[in-house]
Amino acid sequence: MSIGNWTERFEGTKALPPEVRRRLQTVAQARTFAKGRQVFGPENVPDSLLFLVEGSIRVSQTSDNGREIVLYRVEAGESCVLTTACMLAEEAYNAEGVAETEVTVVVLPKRAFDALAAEEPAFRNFVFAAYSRRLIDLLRVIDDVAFGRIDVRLAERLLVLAGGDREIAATHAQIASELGTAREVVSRVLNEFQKRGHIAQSRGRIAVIDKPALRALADSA
Amino acid sequence: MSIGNWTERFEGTKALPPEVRRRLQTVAQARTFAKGRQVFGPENVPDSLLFLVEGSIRVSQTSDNGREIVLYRVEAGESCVLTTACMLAEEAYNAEGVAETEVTVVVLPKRAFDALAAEEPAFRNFVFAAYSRRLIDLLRVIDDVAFGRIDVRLAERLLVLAGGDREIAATHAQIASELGTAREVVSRVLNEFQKRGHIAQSRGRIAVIDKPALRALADSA
DNA sequence: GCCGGTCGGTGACAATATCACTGAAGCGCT
DNA sequence: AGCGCTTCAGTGATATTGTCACCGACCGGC
Repeated sequence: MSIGNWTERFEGTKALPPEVRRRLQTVAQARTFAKGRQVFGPENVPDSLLFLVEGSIRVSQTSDNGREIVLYRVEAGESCVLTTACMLAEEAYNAEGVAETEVTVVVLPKRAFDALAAEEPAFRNFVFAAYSRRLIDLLRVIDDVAFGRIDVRLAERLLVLAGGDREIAATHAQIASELGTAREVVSRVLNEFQKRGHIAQSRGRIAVIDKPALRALADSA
Repeated sequence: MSIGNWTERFEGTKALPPEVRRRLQTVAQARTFAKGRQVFGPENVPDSLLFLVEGSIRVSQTSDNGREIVLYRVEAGESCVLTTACMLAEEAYNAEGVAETEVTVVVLPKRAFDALAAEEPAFRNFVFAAYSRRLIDLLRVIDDVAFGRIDVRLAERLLVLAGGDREIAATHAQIASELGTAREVVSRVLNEFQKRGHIAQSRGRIAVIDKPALRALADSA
């Protein structure tokens, strides 16, 4: 697939002068990742800013004892600032980004990133806004984990995972790692949901039957 | 107190040309806050970047049901990017910064911030690094809250709060809001620590007796 | 001294996490 | 089809943490 004029797709680049964008197209490299592949991680820090052209990246953190929690998702048209953050701060971290679908990214080398940040206010704003959005996302995660009830969080997450569809293809264990909790907890709460008729389950898949009910539960926080 | 050449104090400004720094001194306004005053909050978003010249700011988040958790502290020489983050992202948030000591800040208006970010690579790096550090801080908070044991976290926090001293002036309720937990939990664990001889307590104050023991506990995660 | 507010202690109970184990479902193989 | 392997989900027991209700001790101002 040709990613041709990817600069069209980003708030931070589409307003740039044509000549700057042409330059970008030459310095930035496109890469693709198959579904399930790691896009970045502790052992695998890219040089600089990632632009996600196509697909979705799940960014999660793993604790020392192996439990995992999903921090946020990077969708097409967004950039992933966590990689640059980890590059700048030398501190240890253990976040990783995994391609949830087939993924196409554009990697902007640090030098080009610096130049662009210096010259183009629109680009600068884009980057700062991206940082800000992630900071806010993380605040939300903290609030949920520290103070949220697990059934409320699960209901909310089911709706997100379902999106417009009715079915979710995910194991209980995967959902548990979305929320940073244990599989057994998810199993028990899902059974509760099933008893109440909100969902139906089969191995590895969940059918959302009563979205309004889940929505009501999710909003009751 | 005169804050005179505050530009000396920050990594992002001390390397700037003298003439730029002189300009900064004229456009940036110094403000002081008494201990306990709110420096920023949901109702009180500053125009732009805050530089903390003197003192310490505790940044915390409050949940809908009134519980609180400390996200991190801004120390002298650092900047507080959360304010700019909140300014850029219109989303609702509920973080606030409270002066833990008497505090002197320099407020850099957005216009000057933009100009400086455009012209000075050193300043830009400083700002990006500040963002990165906070992102990493928040990752740590998430890890602790989601996966950490409360006794371990409390031991660690006691050591931080004690610093070089032996005594901590804080109520159980205050410590609970540091960790995002309930007062009763802190009371019980502190009593446990006392029984083991790690600390001694009196109303509103805690004496850290056996730092090595607490350190061992804190590191046993 | 008394009063009123803050601080800390406690027991009962609820919610969540952990552990150990079980059986069921799918999948490849012959 | 039948067999064995692996993954997935269900369950009870127990530990940890959070919630609720209440109480007495302490401390300040008067």
